[in-house]
Amino acid sequence: MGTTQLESVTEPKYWHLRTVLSEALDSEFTVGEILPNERELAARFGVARATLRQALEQLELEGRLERRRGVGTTVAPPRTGVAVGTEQQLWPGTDDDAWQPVDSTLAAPPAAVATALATARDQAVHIVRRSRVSDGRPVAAELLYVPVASVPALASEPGAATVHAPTGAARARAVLGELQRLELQGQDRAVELGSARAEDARELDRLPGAPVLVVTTRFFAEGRTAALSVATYRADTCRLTFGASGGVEIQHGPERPAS
Amino acid sequence: MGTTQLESVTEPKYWHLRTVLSEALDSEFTVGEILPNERELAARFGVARATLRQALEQLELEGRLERRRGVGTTVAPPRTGVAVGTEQQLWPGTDDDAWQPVDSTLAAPPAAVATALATARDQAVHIVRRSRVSDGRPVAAELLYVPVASVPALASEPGAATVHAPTGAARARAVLGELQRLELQGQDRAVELGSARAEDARELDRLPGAPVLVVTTRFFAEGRTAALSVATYRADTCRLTFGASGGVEIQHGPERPAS
DNA sequence: TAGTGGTCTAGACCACGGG
DNA sequence: CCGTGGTCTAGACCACTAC
Repeated sequence: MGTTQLESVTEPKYWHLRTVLSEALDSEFTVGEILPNERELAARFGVARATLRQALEQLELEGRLERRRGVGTTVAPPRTGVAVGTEQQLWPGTDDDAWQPVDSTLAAPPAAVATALATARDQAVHIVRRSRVSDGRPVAAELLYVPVASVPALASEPGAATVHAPTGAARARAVLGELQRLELQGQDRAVELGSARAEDARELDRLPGAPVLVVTTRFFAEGRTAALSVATYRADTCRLTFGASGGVEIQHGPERPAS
Repeated sequence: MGTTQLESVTEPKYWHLRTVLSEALDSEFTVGEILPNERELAARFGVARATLRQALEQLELEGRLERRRGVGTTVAPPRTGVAVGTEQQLWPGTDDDAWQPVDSTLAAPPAAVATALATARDQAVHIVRRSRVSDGRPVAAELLYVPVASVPALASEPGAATVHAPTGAARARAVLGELQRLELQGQDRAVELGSARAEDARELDRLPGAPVLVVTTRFFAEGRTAALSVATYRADTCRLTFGASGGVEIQHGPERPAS
């Protein structure tokens, strides 16, 4: 039978281009190789640059290409498998959980976070920033919101902690350390698509608005939400893996070429 | 200190537009309301339509807007929480797992799938199609690959099964039923960003290339990968939830407005 | 400074949905 | 049929990187 169906519908040019380029990438290019520049590619295919760019955008979204202003377009390596859901429920910061503490502040969280934590609107919480690196590249930025009630031992005044911890990273570690005193009763995770805010984009070495996978994790203890993590992963380079296996298989999972 | 930093860098017009529109959506519009058309909006903001569209694309990606050709642009409801990772490891098709069997064929799988299943290149496998509906809207399309070795009781000839099961859905159910005879030893999950193939796009009521969340699940039994599921979720409308809680909270999780 | 990708424009035409 | 969003064009200029 075959799903060939004879193209009764008009296929957009950029979509056809995407397919052609995708096949070319598979057969005629190697990882890291740089493509001809956009103006030349557009000319070669006889389309406007905007149209060519639409096709390139698709391929970048799919993790096939990497584009850098001032440099060029290169063939991207297969996506990195990034472990997210160690089935074993653990507090963030336990052992070496691939995250690197950056700093920590005490401030009022966004409204949506306050709601999730069931704290008062203007109640300040610890905001711990962490970053995650894989293969030498930054892959994720995290904001961890910890209500002061979850880490009562910490001095409320930032000054007190700062004395012993001049760098923000140490303060972040202090919050994470205190958190582990609580007994973790459970956690909850959600994944959705988002676009990188300016700050995250900078940290992830992308432009603002770049597609990201947002992983929201709620940590429960003492019968309430004791902490909330919002982690932002580069969607173009990451494949989030859950479960036991570290997850290195299936090169182009989503591509699944026509049967 | 405040991260205000005085805009030393030039902010793209479309990004600023996105922010302005986003705030307008929060304060001046209600879910389901239709926005002015693109030409008028562009004129109102004094930009070209292409620029305005760039902003709208961002907002659509974030699940704030829904655009339909021939109809208009409407304010989207908050994303639907879609449960994915019932911690309890179960075969697909168990009970009512929110998926609806569509049909089933016996054919050679894509190369990447054959690799993951460790079957020979041209070895045919059962390909079960299922779809998932939430709130009356299609949210996901799945292809489930089942090597014949995993369901030996099924006749290899499609004809035999067809006699008792004229509709494809029944054949799909037959494969799922046979699968449950195996003892499930474990499973493995990965989530990544992809773009909808033409076929998936049609089923999800989107255009080809629309952003989707691709969930790849491997089912292990008898010491090997006994089945492989590739599920394609609409990225604009879905929030994938893992863990015990069904997951209805945090309205605009990823948005987290500037602190 | 030269070359790259990123942004933006002003227009045209097309495909689709609903009266 | 009309109005909508989707596609496409041919240009211009900007921001960044590397030499």
